[in-house]
Amino acid sequence: MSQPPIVRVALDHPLAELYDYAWRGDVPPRIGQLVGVPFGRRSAVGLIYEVADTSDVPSDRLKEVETICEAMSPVSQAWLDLIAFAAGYYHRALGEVALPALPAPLREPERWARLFAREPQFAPTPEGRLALPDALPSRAVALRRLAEALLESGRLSASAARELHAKAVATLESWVESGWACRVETEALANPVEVADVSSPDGAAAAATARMPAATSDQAAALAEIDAATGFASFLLYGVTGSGKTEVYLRALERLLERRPDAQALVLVPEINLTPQFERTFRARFGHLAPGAIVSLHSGLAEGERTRNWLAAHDREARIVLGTRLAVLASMPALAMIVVDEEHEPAYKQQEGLRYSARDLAVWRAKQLDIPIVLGSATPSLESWHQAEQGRYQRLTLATRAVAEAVLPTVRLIDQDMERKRGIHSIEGMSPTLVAALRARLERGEQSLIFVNRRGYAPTLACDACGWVAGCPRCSAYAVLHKADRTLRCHHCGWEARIPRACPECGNVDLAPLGRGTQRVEEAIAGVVPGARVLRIDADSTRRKGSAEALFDNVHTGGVDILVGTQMVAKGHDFQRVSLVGVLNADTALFSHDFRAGERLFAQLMQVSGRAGRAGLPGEVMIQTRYANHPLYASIARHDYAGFARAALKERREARLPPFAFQALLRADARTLEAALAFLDAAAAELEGLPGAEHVTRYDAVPLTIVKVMHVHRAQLLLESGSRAALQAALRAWQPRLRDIKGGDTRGMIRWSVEVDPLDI
DNA sequence: AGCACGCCGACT
DNA sequence: GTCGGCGTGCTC
Repeated sequence: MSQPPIVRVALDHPLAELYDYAWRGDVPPRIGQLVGVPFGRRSAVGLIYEVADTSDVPSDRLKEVETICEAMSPVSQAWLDLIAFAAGYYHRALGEVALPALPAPLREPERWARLFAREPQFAPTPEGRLALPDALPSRAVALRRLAEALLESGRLSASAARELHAKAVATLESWVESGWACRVETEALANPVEVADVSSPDGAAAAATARMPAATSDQAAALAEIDAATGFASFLLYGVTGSGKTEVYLRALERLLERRPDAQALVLVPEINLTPQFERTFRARFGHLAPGAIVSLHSGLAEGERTRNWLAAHDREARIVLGTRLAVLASMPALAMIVVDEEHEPAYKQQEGLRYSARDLAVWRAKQLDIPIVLGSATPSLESWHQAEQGRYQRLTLATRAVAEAVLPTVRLIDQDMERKRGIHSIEGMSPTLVAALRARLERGEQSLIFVNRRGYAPTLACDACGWVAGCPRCSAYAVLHKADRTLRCHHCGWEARIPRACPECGNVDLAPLGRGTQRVEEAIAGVVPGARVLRIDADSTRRKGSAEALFDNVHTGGVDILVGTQMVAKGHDFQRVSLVGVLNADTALFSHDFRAGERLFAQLMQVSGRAGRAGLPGEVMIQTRYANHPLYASIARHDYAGFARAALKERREARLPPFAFQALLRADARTLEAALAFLDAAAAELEGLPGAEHVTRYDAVPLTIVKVMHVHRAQLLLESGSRAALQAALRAWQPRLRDIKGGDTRGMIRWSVEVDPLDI
């Protein structure tokens, strides 16, 4: 007992789960504490997972804990267990999951002291927010930087200000004098107060929602079920666009927070940047809570704000955390309900590093904490729908649109095959039927939306004479033609070059764009529908921060007749005056080798269809296709998700695909494709005889569709099993053997990673 | 994963 | 003569 205790610490390091350190503090160590430790020649940050009396590591090699983080109270055992589950399930070391889940300043011991300090803080006033951007002369660079820092984070500590400019504090004091800023003497880590902008249409919409519309009977029934839940319950809230899912979340949360003044709730959204209305609605509706009771967590936040918000959740000050997938790993000691909006969205799957599914982890977390979770969608993932069919999730259906006058749009398939046979020719890729419909809307003063699944001018540039096609020199992908800035660009690595004047192979100067992207469609429409004000919204036109908002505002205020965009336009925004939605190029997804392509296409089409006819205008959706008889389109035309799901699940069952089987991928990156494939073959051989492996099907190692990115060749090996446990057991035993594969044909640098439940294969 | 140490080509 | 390429090995 007189021996100093040993703490077992998780570090962001793949080799060992826990590293032992001696503890020589005056106070006993606490599990969940964040500590700074020496590691090799450097120092590292770790989380205490266990406290023990002895260690297997010889005592002369044990090092001591250097620093203890006072800014963060220890995380709960439940949080440590959540991390341990995720680490085990996705086959990473504890610390590789735990530490990246913390905001960056907590991972840097030098910054701990500052985080903890309670020092004067400055916040902008609403007047300051309006006045400051224009009040300063442009040559006053230091002042402008100070103003930007203040406005951007909403909070600025005196010491942070001093770093920008020696006399910054005096300047801030003068702004307090002029009413542009105020001193905030409260806790340094408290959350800034959001200023609601009621002058914008979104603000007005949020204010209107705040008045609480009467619940439909479907909503009331759903709420009653959620209210009645005691302990763990998984609800699949199934309702078309406009059926009022958000209203159900809001009321369920309201009741929970009223009933239990100490409780916290987590609300996940796929992409917060695309759903500002959602956030505003929440802030308006829960405006009566203390300032700082609603915090958001997503990667777009400035570091300081993200840290403040994370700690507010951890310290129970935040009652509602509204965030993207990364928020599923937030520490919330009083978590009592989880909502996952648009649960089918692929954005919930992290696509790099730890490839977790935030939706799946949310369900696990609800089960762990014995609390209800609500998964909402108009087009649930087939995984969730299947769970509901099996009775493991309770399905709550919102059948009617909440806005009384809004009706489902009529969906019309434009059979391009038929049109061609009748000698009707497309104009710039658009059927005359669609063009006529666009012109008619323009005459009636209604808006139209054209959905194109590709950005850029054309997917690539080609030479008619010799068949040369523009490709990326670093990747095995087409170079996309961007006419606006006269470049060829690779959408996989960012490579960019000027459009060549002639074919580099044969010198032919007649290079022609191949296929159609948003820019080309935008250009074509301007020519085909004279007088229309056309606006394009895609990742290129909204690159600058905040520009998406400005473009959307332009649509809301009627400054646009025809909107051309990628999926981006389908998410989160209600366009009150759009009465026609046209869909181009949908067919490509029908025959994809990705078995989930159909599911994604269905969800996308349902979502864009939902953009049509929301405010009393009868909406119409036109889908151009060469496969008008495809059952997927028939389901879309009937707005029949259930029918689509039934057919799709039947196919999945027969093909033994998810959700009837479980999958994992081994991915390998190497300098040559041969090396990557050789590594995977060796890995497949290692699987032989491992526990669970007899129930695991392994497929051949194959190159990825885009086999080369940035000169790195990529290949993968698919594993599949009817038993999740068998697959997990095999993966666990496989891991150390993968590390040992070396030499032979695999020499050269190989990077590999295991992905559980991959979304794209 | 980092970040050291450790042996072979083109440069101030 | 060095600076620097990335191959191999270690981290409680």
